Amino acid sequence: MSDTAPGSGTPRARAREQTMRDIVRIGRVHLATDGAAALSLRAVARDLGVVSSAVYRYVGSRDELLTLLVVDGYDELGDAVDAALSRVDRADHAGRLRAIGRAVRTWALAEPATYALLFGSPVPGYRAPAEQTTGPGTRVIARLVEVWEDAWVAGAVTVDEAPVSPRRLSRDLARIRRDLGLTAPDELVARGVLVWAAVFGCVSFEVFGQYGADTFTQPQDVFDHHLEVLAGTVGLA
Amino acid sequence: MSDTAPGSGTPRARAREQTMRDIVRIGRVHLATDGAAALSLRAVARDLGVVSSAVYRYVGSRDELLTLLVVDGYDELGDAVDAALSRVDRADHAGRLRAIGRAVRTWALAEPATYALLFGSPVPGYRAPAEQTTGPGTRVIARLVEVWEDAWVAGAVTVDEAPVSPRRLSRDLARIRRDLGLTAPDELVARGVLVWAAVFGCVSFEVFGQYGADTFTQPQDVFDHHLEVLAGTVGLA
DNA sequence: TGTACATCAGTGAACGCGCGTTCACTGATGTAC
DNA sequence: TGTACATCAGTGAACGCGCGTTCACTGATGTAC
Repeated sequence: MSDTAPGSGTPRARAREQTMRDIVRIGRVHLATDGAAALSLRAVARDLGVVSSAVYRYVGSRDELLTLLVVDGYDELGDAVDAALSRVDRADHAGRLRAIGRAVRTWALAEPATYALLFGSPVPGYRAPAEQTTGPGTRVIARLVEVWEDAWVAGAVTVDEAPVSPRRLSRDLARIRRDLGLTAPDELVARGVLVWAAVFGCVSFEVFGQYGADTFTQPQDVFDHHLEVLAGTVGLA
Repeated sequence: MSDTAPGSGTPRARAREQTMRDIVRIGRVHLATDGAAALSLRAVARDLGVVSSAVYRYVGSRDELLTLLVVDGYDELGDAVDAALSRVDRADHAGRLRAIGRAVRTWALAEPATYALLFGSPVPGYRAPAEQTTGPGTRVIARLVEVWEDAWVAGAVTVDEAPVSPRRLSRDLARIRRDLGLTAPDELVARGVLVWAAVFGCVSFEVFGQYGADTFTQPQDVFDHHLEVLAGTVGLA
């Protein structure tokens, strides 16, 4: 008997896991240079030092490699957000919102190609399989919702605006609140969705180069300002 | 002498213009089915009913075709926004903001592939030439800025927040105000940038499918709600 | 501990495909006298 | 109005390239007795 779990700790299994990690790592490099649409199993095989057909031992198809990269990206982003949150007191709601926003931005700027895969144009002809990507893909919004809900429960949030008007929207929001077990009111949930979209909108503008190259000398300052305003939008003064 | 301008109205010149329009039209179809990265001059030639080398009489390279599509897209979006604005009184600032936002969203949902080309992931290996794309590419933000400035001049806007803090950001904002000839204060300009990014963030989330498929039964309602909140963000109650 | 068998990683050749771009060319359309 | 020449659209062949995926195979590593 070995000192590791049977099957998963055997040399062959460990070599396999290492190769899988190498494939994902190399895939990310190609994502950065060639983009998702041009991601090529043959190129990955070349960099792996292996004949092209050999990667089919590890990855069933090009689309499957894309899925691996999507999941890997969502998880890395989720980890970055979690790490940032671990350094902020749970009662500091505005601080937690700031931490999430900054972590997303920092990660996106460090990994623009993976960010583009997750939040940019859809890859033509590719549909991410929901079973594998939904979990990792909802980690950030889950953390954001946690912030609003915490703040609401703590009475630290004020939403004194008129309630959300269209009935169909209210019905959707009611379902969302039920599914997520939220006590925060409709208006707060709706504004939370806006803040979520707005944060990623700001990050996308910056990562994708929508601001002119010389418009802002210190984009971090712009983003921080926007985060403050967005915190106010959701009632966190 | 002919009844049209010499050179540009001659049958051959008109045929050439028609072919150019056909190329752009066909290019947009391929953009929608295959994506920008896979956009192929050969495929366009095929649909044009012409041998592949023939398109080089009209378009110097694949990248040049991409540029044509970028300019065409920005112009179509700009026209859509202008058309929407023409139906709203210039003094109705909140209404004009709403009109811009809705026009952007409507156009983006109708032309998701072109929207993705303009506001999604950058196309690997392609840089849009600034001389040709900057003009059309700034039409929407120019109209948004017009709304804030109009509202400010009319005294219809209240920005009672603390002024923008970091000095470098203030310097950038001062330059922007000077370049655009604005009298609106820093805080309003900064919030305007946020609203701009947020509107496109909301549209991108919807067009790129970041909201789950069944989360909102009536996405238009969500967007309209967000627009109202954003109008408040910029002082337009 | 040793042997027989099963599993698995990786090879190399092949399939059919599409791509951007160049080049010498033909024939039709336009223009200058 | 007629003719000679220039311009231009489109052809067809060719260049060298990369792609995803399948398949029969070799040889090494693991496992059961």
